[in-house]
Amino acid sequence: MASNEEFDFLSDEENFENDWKFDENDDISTYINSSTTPLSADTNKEVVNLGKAMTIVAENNSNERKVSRMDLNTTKAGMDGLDKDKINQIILEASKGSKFYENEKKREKQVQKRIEELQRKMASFTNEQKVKAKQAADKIVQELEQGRDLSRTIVHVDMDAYYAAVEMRDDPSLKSKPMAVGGSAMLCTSNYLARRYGVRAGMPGFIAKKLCPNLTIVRTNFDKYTKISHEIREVLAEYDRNFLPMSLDEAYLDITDYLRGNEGQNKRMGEVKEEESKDIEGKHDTGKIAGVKFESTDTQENVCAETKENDKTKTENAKDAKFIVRVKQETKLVEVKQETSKIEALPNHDFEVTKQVKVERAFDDDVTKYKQNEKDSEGTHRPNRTEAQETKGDIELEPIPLKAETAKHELDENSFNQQKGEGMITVGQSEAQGESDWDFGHGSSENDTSFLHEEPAVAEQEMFYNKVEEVVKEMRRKIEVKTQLTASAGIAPNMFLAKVCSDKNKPNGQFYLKPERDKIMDFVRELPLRKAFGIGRVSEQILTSVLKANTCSELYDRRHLMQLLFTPNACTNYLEISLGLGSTVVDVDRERKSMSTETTFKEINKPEEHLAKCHELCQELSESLKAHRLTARKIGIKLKTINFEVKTRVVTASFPVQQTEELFSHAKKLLVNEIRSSSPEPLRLRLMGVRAAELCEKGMVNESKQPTIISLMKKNGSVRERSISLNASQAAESSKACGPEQEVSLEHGSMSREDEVRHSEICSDLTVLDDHPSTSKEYTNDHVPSDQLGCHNFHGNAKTERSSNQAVSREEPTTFNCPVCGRDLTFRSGNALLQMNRHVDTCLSKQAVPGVLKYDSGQQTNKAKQSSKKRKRESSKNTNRTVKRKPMDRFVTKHTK
DNA sequence: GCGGATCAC
DNA sequence: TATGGTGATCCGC
Ligand SMILES: Nc1ccn([C@H]2C[C@H](O)[C@@H](COP(=O)(O)OP(=O)(O)OP(=O)(O)O)O2)c(=O)n1
Ligand SMILES: [Mg+2]
Repeated sequence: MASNEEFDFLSDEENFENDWKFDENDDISTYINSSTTPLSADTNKEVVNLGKAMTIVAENNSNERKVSRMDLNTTKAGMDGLDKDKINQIILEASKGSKFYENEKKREKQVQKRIEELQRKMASFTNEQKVKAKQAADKIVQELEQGRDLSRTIVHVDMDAYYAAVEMRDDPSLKSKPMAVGGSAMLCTSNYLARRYGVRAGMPGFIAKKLCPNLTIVRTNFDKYTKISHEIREVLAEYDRNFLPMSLDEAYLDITDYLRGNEGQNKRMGEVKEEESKDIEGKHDTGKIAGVKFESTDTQENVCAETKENDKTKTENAKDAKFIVRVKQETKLVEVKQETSKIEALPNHDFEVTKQVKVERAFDDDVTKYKQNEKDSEGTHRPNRTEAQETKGDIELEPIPLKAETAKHELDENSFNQQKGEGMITVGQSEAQGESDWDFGHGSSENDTSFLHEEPAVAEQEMFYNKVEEVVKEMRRKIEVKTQLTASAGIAPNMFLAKVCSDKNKPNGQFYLKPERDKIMDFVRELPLRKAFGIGRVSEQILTSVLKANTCSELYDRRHLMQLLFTPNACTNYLEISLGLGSTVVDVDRERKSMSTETTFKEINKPEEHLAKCHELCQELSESLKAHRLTARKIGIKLKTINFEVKTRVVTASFPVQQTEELFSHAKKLLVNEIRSSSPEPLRLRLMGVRAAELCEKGMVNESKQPTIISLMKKNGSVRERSISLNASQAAESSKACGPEQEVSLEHGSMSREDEVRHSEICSDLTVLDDHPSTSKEYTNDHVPSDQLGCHNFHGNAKTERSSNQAVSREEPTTFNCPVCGRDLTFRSGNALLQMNRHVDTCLSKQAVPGVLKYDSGQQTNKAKQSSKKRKRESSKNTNRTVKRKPMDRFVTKHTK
């Protein structure tokens, strides 16, 4: 069996290989959209109707394997029915040959390799392994089901084409044209007319222009977006003062109290509102906005990046302007039925499932929540269900046919659908013996104030549902009246679903996925995995080509393979997605874990310039740190070569730092190490970044002085144990191409505070700030011959001049400008470069001293690793609600003037 | 703990 | 004229 599958699969591969080679003559020009016609499928029937083979040919007509990661994502709202092939062809043509493209090809190859490894691995699984994996997966499913919480109503509000909408509002003439916001290098977003051409966020403007020649590109006006965002937030605050904004146009709200009764609610709202306003005001005053860093350089294109300080704590989804509202419903009793399903590896791929009612419990408010938790644990240990018959080991497996088509039916019927019966939750007390599993749908949920048995429950439920819809409509309407901008909303029992729902009726619409398990399962059944938060380009490709899963139900049906292929974390995440489960807790604030600044520029390949840029970044970062009263124990740099290869390096300082020079002293070492590593080739960069991590919430450090051992950690008070970590399914190829490091490392953390400071002072003085003659000249020297690109790192600094290239290898005296100490050094003999490196080493380690002042970083410590266990459940644990959050903080942005 | 990779927005 | 910025998580080593 296995062999058959393998055979089939291989054959497909071969066919594909054969196809993508011929027809290189295809005339590309036919693919260029020179007209103003949108690239919708129906207007290009000829292309669309081409046979599959033809399509493949077109995609590969460049005689190279298709680079699928460069394809347009049409998963976005407003992009249905586009002629993908044609659009992708244009994108490909515009990109081919660029360094960016070459790098994408390289990355695609790595992914492909990873996929092949997984496929190999999968082919080696034995039946026994699969059977066991199935059991393990089912056990997890059972636990997840037990934790399913339908008692919350989460609303996800998403502003429509936000930036574009704002621009159109302020210039109505744009409404009738396809337009986008951003610059010719990168677009932030586009209006819906432009989307008909395939133009979307994240696409370079010049390519968008090829897709849509008439595209109007408007530059961003973040101040406007921010201001309007505040107006929107004022409306949101009326429904939930604890709403959680995720970006300028996205946030989560909890309107439980609002729905519950207007009175108490109103009161609270009043208070809240004030607080919120203040908050907003404050942030606003700081002048920082969601992350955009607009380089106002004339030549520089504005790029959009909305997030700078978005703490992004939430793991739940967050797409655009969405607000999630959690509605507590007056739930009564809930019963959970569980079923155990065993898969028997039957020849026909059928799985046998046995159902069993396992647990019964009630939800309600927080109290019930706890109960639920208890049950969870119980459930976990309750594997008794083993009684279910185990597999009949006889079979031969592969219950999972690789051909999705044929298998789909059976699997759907036998597996995915069946799970419907698993762990269902019903409201009301009906009861239920094992059978009711299947029809449980009837009384779902919450809302009803009715208690058991109440017939009127249904009517009340309807009323509740209507109320929810109306409330959300009202909220959207208020936003529109106030801002003249439309918003879309998704309402569901958890964040994951709410997000998907908000996209459903996207432009100016809303969708309510009611808190009933069967409805959720129906909703999720055909849901493309790519729509799930955390599943992006790569994950989708892996799931598609390895597991042959495109939808949630297909993913569920391959849960046994998942167990064998991916990490436990990833599996749990995938299972949750496939079951339509997600976080129901809007846990708000997680403290920020890092702060960084990075920028792209025209190639920089000379050490002095590298350092100057680095210093600049450190200065920026220092300002941000100060603005937030933070210090960092970990300092890192990020480098991206002109070939788009990215490198990151970090060091842990012996004490937290904040000042520019302190940051720079660490960053510089890392940078110099890299420069030396690439030597004798110059380090040719297109981007540089500096990052601060292991942050300490300290008051401003006295310029230069003692960081008193401040016990910043009052952290105890607020137990934030929650934080859900969303996606766990990202696998990493991991380090692999770490070139031959040159062991230059400096002993990190061995420097005493005094030494580090002194060191930094010295270095900074000499290298950047200072007017040191020899160096200052360097920095002001703008016109560096481009022919120097091929020179060595530490090229002679003009003293002896000459082509620095040769200078290094020559015997004649050569002068270098040491990037560390800033001094000019002349070497006469032998290998000047070697000597220079030696000098740099000495220079770098010179100040290192064993003594250390330890600052207990205690505080931050672990907060990260929350086991997946703790995640989700523990929902509302009350605390949350009262805990003060600082949601606005995540929107504070770096606003470079 | 580090560095690469992936993802969101 | 030529593909962004910020923050986070996961995983293999
Ligand atoms: N690669 C990306 C994608 C998005 N964003 C930012 C800019 C967008 O304005 C914002 C929201 O992203 P969406 O994809 O949700 O786009 P819109 O809100 O503009 O459109 P819509 O929600 O109608 O689909 O996030 C970004 O900076 N970089
Ligand atoms: Mg949006």
